[in-house]
Amino acid sequence: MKQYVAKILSETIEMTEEEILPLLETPPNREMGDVAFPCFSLAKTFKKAPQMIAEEIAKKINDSMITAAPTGPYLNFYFNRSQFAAELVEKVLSKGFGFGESKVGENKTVVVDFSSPNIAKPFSLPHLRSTMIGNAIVNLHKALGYKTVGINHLGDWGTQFGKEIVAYHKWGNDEAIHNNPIEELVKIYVKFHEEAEIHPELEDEARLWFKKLEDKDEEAVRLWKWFVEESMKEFEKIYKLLGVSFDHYMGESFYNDKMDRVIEELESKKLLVESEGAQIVDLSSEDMPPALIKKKDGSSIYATRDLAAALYRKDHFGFEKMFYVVGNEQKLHFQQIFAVLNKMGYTWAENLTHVPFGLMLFESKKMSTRKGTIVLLEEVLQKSIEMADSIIAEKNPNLANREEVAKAIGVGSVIFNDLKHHRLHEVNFSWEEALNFEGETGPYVQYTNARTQSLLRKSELTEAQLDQINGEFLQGEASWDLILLINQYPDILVKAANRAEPSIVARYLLDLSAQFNRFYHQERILVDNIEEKKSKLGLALSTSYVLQHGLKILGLQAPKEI
RNA sequence: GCGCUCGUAGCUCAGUGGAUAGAGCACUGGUCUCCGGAACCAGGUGCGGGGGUUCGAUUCCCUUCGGGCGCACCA
Repeated sequence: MKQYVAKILSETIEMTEEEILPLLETPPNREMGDVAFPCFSLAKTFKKAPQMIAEEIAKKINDSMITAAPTGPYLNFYFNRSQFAAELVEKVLSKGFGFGESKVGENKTVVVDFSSPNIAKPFSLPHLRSTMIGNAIVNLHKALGYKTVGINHLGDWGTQFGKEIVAYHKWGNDEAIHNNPIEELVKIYVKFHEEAEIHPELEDEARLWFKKLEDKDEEAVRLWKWFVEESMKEFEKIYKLLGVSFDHYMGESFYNDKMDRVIEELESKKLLVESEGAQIVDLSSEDMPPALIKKKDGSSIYATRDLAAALYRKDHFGFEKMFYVVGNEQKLHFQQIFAVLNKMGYTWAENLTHVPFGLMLFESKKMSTRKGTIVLLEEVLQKSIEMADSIIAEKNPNLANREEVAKAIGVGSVIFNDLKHHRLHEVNFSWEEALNFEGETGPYVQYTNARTQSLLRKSELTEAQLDQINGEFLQGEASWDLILLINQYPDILVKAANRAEPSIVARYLLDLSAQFNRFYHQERILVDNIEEKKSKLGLALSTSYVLQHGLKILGLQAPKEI
């Protein structure tokens, strides 16, 4: 719409389309038109009051699609609703699920590093954030034509395994661990931290065991493998439930044999210096604390692995951009990594983006594995699914594939509840909110979509029969607002991808659902007049395409009946 | 102490240079012979405080107060 106005304007005033486009706005309400051109900035160059300018331009415009009306300092444009509505609905129906997608990313690869849970730790609620934000970023880029590579950078290496091994030797019980791996491993891990407060020498013992692990000590490697195996079984269950998959599982241990190369390179580039017995890269020129590369006992640290990972991925995937979906508390760490790569001479370091997100709190408090104050994601999902099931039992007891739908709704509710928040904000998890399926929720969007599908079923018309859309029937305020929203969808996807911000899509879907429901209540859709019915149904189906596409981007399912 | 981040309605949050700042929850009332009530409609003294830039600031800059996070051998 703005593009159209910019084109018309460029023909009447001495500005190019490119200059006009960013100035155009959407008026605060419908009476003021569909697109507005503020004349303040022209006042200076023309040495005239903006009101005058608006009036003068208005007189010069003559177009069939739009009419221009000066309103004070603004020049407001009104579109021919009938024509615009019919064109849009026809376009959406012909493109189907392709509406909103584009090819701007063609032949470009984007790597997304996300989820990355820690082995031997529970898949807790906070991991949902990285997992679903990352998944959405992958989907957004796919929709824009990019080739995407999703990588799960598992936390399967590091001193924590030294701690786990020590804890296992001291308090581990094989049988208990086999029966309930994660829970037992966490239990002894927590105990380790309690004991270490009184006996700090335990920390040294843990570091020693990690060193042994890096040196391929048989016992250490055996235990580590076992921990990884048991953890992965648990994680897979969760990913299956969430419907999330990865192109690669390449955890930290994957880079064990790729770190020497990094260290050698740092040495040859004279970036590595010794400090307090450790090897570091000085970053004082960047106003940052130094990056620790090698600990004084010679074992590696995560910065080294992240450097090796970045180099490996650049070599193997030749990415255009890479996103790290990792909590905001690691911001400094990524700035350091990027700075080191930059010092190494890799100019592509500027294409690496840390996508930080806020903490997830439970009842306003931080969750901690060590303190045992975590909420398991699986528990939350199960409760939500049960809730969905009991609501279906009440409202639609004869639903055919009830179990499947309850899962789609229950899981969707939890995912949506997370993704609707701006990612940098802290999210305060509360049972009351998570188990509420009304208002600004995933189920509300899913319900709205099911409603559009229900209309289609009741109409006994097939999609192919929805031709000859007549815009005359789509001119009511509710219809027009709905059309304007649908029209925005392609821009929404671009904006969300550019900002790596899934909440933009989530918010949009809520707006779209609310607007559809207004339309649904204000106008009767399944009317006797066949032409009117087809036109309105076409609008409903267009809405449905966008809702389903958007939900899929966020990682939610869109059942046709719920 | 230094750095980053967040302060918007009772609560949870959108909006981020422009025309009267919006949703949801909760609360109250209403819609309901009609396409699914997980719905719709109606009800509001709110941009932490103070400066500045601008024709115009919730939005940008400075400062102050308050919450959160980070600041090398954890990830």
